[in-house]
Amino acid sequence: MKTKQDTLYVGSLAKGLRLLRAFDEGHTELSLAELAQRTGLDKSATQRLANTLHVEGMLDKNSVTRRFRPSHAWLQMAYAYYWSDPLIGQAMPKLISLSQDLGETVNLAEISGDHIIYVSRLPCKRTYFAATIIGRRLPALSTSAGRSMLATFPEEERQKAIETWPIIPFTPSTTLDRAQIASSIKESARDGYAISTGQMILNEIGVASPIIGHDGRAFAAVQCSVSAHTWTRERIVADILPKLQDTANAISPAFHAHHAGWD
Amino acid sequence: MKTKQDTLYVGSLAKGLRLLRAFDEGHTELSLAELAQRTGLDKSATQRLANTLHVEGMLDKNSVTRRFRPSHAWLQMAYAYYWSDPLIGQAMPKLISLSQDLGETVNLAEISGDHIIYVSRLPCKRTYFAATIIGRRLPALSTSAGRSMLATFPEEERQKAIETWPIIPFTPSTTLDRAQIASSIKESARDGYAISTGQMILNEIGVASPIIGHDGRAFAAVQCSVSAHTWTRERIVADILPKLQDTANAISPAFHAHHAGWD
DNA sequence: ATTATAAGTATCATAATATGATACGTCAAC
DNA sequence: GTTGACGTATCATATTATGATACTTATAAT
Repeated sequence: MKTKQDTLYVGSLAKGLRLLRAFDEGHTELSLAELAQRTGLDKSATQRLANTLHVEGMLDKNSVTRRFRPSHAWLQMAYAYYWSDPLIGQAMPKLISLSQDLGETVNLAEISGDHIIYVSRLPCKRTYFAATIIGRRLPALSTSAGRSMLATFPEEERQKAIETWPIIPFTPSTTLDRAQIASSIKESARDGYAISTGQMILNEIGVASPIIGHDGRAFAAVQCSVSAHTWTRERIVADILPKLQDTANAISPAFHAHHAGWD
Repeated sequence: MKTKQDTLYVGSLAKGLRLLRAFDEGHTELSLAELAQRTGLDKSATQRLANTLHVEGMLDKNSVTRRFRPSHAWLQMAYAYYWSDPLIGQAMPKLISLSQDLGETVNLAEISGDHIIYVSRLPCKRTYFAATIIGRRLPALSTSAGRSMLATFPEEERQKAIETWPIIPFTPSTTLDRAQIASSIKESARDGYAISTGQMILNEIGVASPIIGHDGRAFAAVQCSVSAHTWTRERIVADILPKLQDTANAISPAFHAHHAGWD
């Protein structure tokens, strides 16, 4: 087995991380054999690595079924993340106010490669489970948050993203036509916000307003998800959007100092 | 250097995890040197491990300051955790209803060794930052959630916990006297809920109602934090507690099937 | 009941891989 | 201009991870 860049790359650590990544929404509890299969590591390696992760408190082990599960340590990592991300501390109180004010679900999303990731979620209504938990990554092109951010990027970069970033048909109404997405983003660049309908789940409307960094590029967005059964595009623009934008604009200025050089 | 249990323990992986754990609320961004210092690993090892974590996307690196930060992957781990914990899916919609109903901050806490950990938080009011984010661990004896859970434990075990579990004076009014805590827990065992005041932060009152597992032991609690400026103990018991208990009781039954053998 | 299959656990000789000492480059402070 | 602190790169050595093998349980099939 060849190493990636030899001497300053520790293979065993990387393999251990493979085990951690084997757990996701479809794989919540894994046996040793499943773990081996999913990681492509052999039985012995899996055994040792899983045991190490267990001993170190990263994996819980059911003593009767012998299966592994993410431990509470996985939540502590989110805790550490929150402190390390300067945006969160700035945004949180404002997001709380906003969600109370609107009475609708408010999210904070950041750009993460060609995806967006929800870093904070304040659910106000019953929704599907995945919409209530943080850390969810979605293709940027299919989300209002992603489009609102992309709209602030330099023309060339934006073009490239629209052409190459991934799109996954989550619902029958997910927009697969990139030209259509391009025009949606163009609108967003003009208006300063983005609205999307039924991209991730049917009858869901998302509105997003970008949070702009020191260089004029958005790196995050405040987003609001509402039901198409109770809201129309017009009422969203009239009732939700102004407050949403106020919030996003109130967060942005704090970052003309911060931020620089993070990849 | 001796190994912990030799052949099924991978030292390099454990060391890598040490690096991850070096990040916390007081250490949000670490240089190579700081990382080495905090982990006790030498310069070379730190270099290699940090580089591996960077390459594998677990650490972001600021190309100008050369410092490391937790990456978005840390949030994805929370995402995976949420799916794997069967409690969350059951509890989330009920917690949302409760927080909307009460208009006050609602938390879901689980027992984690001698601490409690907040696994879900629905902030409704502005509070201090740490109270808004998940993954926070607090000494069980000093929290309403911890006490309400402990109250459901068998006498002997409860006794032992009260004598040995850690207490940290977070505020001047944190109860340090274990006898006092014992009587608080005794009350809780009688009443089925726990109230604490000013344990973690001044002028904060916490109420908690336990979520009981198949064996009669609580493993989680629904908790509500309110300000002592606007609430009295009496009004909490009258207005908040009933709904809190309803919620906790509605969640419990779902677990008389689940759960068994997890350490 | 008996056998077969699969999964978890434990051991061990081998060599591959992590180790940390060393040296070089860069930047800031003095 | 010198010093020191820090990040980076290289390399010979042996420590440490490897994976084949065998043992032990559990579950399913005959």
